[in-house]
This record gives sequence, structure tokens and C-alpha cells, in this order.
Amino acid sequence: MPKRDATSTLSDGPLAWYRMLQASRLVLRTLDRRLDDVHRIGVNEFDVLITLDNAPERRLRMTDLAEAVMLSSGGLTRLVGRLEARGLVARIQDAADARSFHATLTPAGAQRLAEARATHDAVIDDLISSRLTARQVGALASSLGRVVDDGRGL
Amino acid sequence: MPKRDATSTLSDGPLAWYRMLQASRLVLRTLDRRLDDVHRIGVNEFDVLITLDNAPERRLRMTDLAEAVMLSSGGLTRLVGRLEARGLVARIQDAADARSFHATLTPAGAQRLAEARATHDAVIDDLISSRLTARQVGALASSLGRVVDDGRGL
DNA sequence: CAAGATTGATGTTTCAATCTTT
DNA sequence: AAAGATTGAAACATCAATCTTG
Repeated sequence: MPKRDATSTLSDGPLAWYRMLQASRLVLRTLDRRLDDVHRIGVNEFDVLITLDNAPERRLRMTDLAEAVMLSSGGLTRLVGRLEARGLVARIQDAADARSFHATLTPAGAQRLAEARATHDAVIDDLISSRLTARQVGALASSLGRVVDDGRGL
Repeated sequence: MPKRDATSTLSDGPLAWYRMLQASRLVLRTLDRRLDDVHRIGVNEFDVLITLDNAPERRLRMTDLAEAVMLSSGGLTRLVGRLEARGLVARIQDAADARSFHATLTPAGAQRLAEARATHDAVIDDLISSRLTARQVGALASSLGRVVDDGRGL
């Protein structure tokens, strides 16, 4: 019986990080497999779709989208390229600044997102919500929000 | 200044997950760059070193190590291969079962880990501990532990 | 045949260099 | 020159197939 926990010598911050790393990898793997199996969509693709859906005008500049989903600009160019090739996203050039492109959901992309969201939420429910109290989930979101917002220079 | 938050239509579980994803990516990126710049070590490599250091006999079977750091077996084979080529880890065959190999830290690996650990902890402190109260950090670790442990153990 | 580990093929992401527009 | 976006090369991880040992 192999011991698989390595928390014995860790304290406070590092321990919380270690668990966060494991938890996020667990959810990420589960989500990725399930979304891909059922909807032929990876987590990063889902992330792009939902970020666009939630964006102010339902569109985002490539650079801003890259920052939002935390991918490199090169990585995002290719990811959007793949989504565009599959007809889920469209790229439109900015009228005022010819250097800039906006990514936006196509009807097919919005449709796909709607389908995938149910699967997504079910996984989250199973892995997170069902294992914590509502209060704990709220505290989790709040604390993590503080980490994210500060880290991004807000 | 573009709006970059997309939490408006999310609720409870999905919101907590969305923030967890962002927070873990933020820390992961920062950690990866810093460890690589200062110590020529990636996060996954650091993860392997510290997992070995914390393991029962300071050694782990390849399969168990793969599970601990949440990599595929193929991925781990190559990661350990790289570490071995750099003299930080050694592979030793199990005496009882010739199929099985144990990864273990070399003195150079232990040394490198000790150096890198300071950098690692400083980043965690800056990104997590310094932004939350001790109580919040504790609650974070506890909740995330529940997610990871699948309900058992804790 | 099953378990442990590795390898081959493939896909995705990153860094750095490049091209265009401001 | 700087900003926005893309591309080539390289690094890394995954799945499936393979090899070896139990």
C-alpha cells in the first residue's frame, strides 16, 4: 500500500498550493475527457467559448482573450484557428484599428456551448459542489478570487 | 481598459471552479518561469523531486510516482528520463519484481531541491499567503483537500 | 493473460522571430 | 519604435501499441 500523500513536511501556504494543484489537475482531467468524449471539445476550447459568451459585446480582441484564458498569444492564435476551422468561432477585423481582430461566437458555437455547459456543470457539481457545503464553496470562490485579482494587478 | 471578468452569469460551483482554474494557472505560470529562470527546473520537475523527497523511503515506483504527480505513465517515463540524464534522479530496479523500477533522488537532486524550495516557497507566499488571512489559507487547504481526497481519508 | 514500464505517433503549447499597422 | 497578431521550431504530454516479466 503506497503512501500517496506528501503533506507531512508542508505548512500553511505550500500545503494549500499543493492541494490546489492536485484539485485543479483532477478537475481539469475529468472535465477534459468528458467534454471531449461527449461534445468533441477540450477544456481550453470550452473556456474560449464561455469567455466569449460572457464578454461585453460577446466578442473579444485576440490579446484580451488570450489574457482572459491565460494562454500565450501564439497559443491562442492556433486555438482560435482550430475553432474557426470548425465553424464555432469567427474572426472579424476591427474597423478602427486594422491590426486588431475580434473573436466572436458563431451561432453554431453558441449552440455547442449550450450543449457542453450541461456536461461541464454536472462534472463540477460532482467533483466540487457535492463535496462541500454551500458556505465552503462560497468561501473558496471568494479566497481564490482574491488570489486571482491581486495577481493580475487589479 | 477592457473588462476581463466573466463571472456575471456563473453561480456557486462553476464560479468557484472558474476562479480555481485561473488561480492555479496564475501560480503555475509564475512558478514555472521563476523556477526555470533561477534553477533551471520546471514545475513538474520540481513536483517530482519534492514528491520523492517526501516519499516513505525517499523513493517511489514509477507507477505510484505518476499517480502522485498526476501525469500519464508515458509522460512520467520521459520526465524521469530527463531528470536522470541531468543526474538529479536515479532509477533502480526492484529486487523482488524485475518489472518494477523505483525513482530516487540523487545527492545532486536533493541539493537542487533544497535550493529551489526557497524560491518556490517565496512565490507561494507572495501569491497566496500574503493575500489571505491564516484562517482563509487553512480553510482553502481543508476544502481543497476534501475535493482531492474523494471523500475518504479526511 | 495481467502488470509495469517504455516507445512511436500525434496534438498542443510556448518562445522567439517576423510581418503589418499605428 | 511599439502594438497586434501570426508563424516556425522546439518542448512536452497524451493515447495506443509494444516489450518484458510475473
